[in-house]
Amino acid sequence: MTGPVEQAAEQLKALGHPVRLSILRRVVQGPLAGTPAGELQSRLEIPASTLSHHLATLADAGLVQVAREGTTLRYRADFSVLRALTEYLWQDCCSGGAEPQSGPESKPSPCCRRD
Amino acid sequence: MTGPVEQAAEQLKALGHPVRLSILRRVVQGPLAGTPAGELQSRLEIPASTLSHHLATLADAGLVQVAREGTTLRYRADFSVLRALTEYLWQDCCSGGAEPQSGPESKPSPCCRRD
DNA sequence: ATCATATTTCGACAATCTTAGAATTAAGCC
DNA sequence: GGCTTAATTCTAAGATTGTCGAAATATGAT
Repeated sequence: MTGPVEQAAEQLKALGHPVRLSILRRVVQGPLAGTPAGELQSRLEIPASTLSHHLATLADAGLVQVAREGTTLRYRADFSVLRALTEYLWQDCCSGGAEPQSGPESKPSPCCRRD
Repeated sequence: MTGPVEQAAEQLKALGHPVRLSILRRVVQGPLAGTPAGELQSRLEIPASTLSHHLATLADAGLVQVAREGTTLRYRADFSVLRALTEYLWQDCCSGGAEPQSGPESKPSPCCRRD
């Protein structure tokens, strides 16, 4: 019974750690086929077990997917999930330029504007 | 000495809790002048002390600001921070819509399109 | 089958988070 | 001052998270 809020919260929580955010950045910028865990480890210079734990957190949240290729595991970003999360955040928490809610004064869309 | 990654991680972490995400949604959709803590409490139906703690977390992350008005405290969203965070997430973790995957459909960027 | 490599899982510990009742501060009013 | 309302801070407990060495698993090669 996890609604959209719970799901978004879980994904945001997964991103809410500097190491995991760094991992995701590397994975996102890496090849579409995925980045080997070992490469992430050597780049980020953290123990393999710690990295694995964080990767599992990201995978559990659905932000990354994993595929085996020989002895290595390649992690790749799930862009559709990331996009959906960003869109949700945008729509729901930045008002996305959407409906002004009940209230005397409601300036529309304070967020999207870059002025 | 917190870099951009650490700052984004802190903000994402603050959002990574269903109650806090719900709080922010209400605040965002509420009046620009801010929503009284008491109103949030009655709507979300959580103890005042718990709410206050979560509000402090959001405020510490810079996502909301607070101003006193008589005996009530009004919390309002800091849209510039929210916008910066969303944009960071979009740019850094969703590749900013670049590198369209060799997939079937590539939706138009869901967030603040810069095209 | 043995070995080497890549990575995860186990186990344990400290640190942080979440929750909420009780006590406290802050502001306005009589 | 005393009283009421609004909200925070204090305090404490239980739960979760973060870390990483050690052990285990998986794959491929000799």
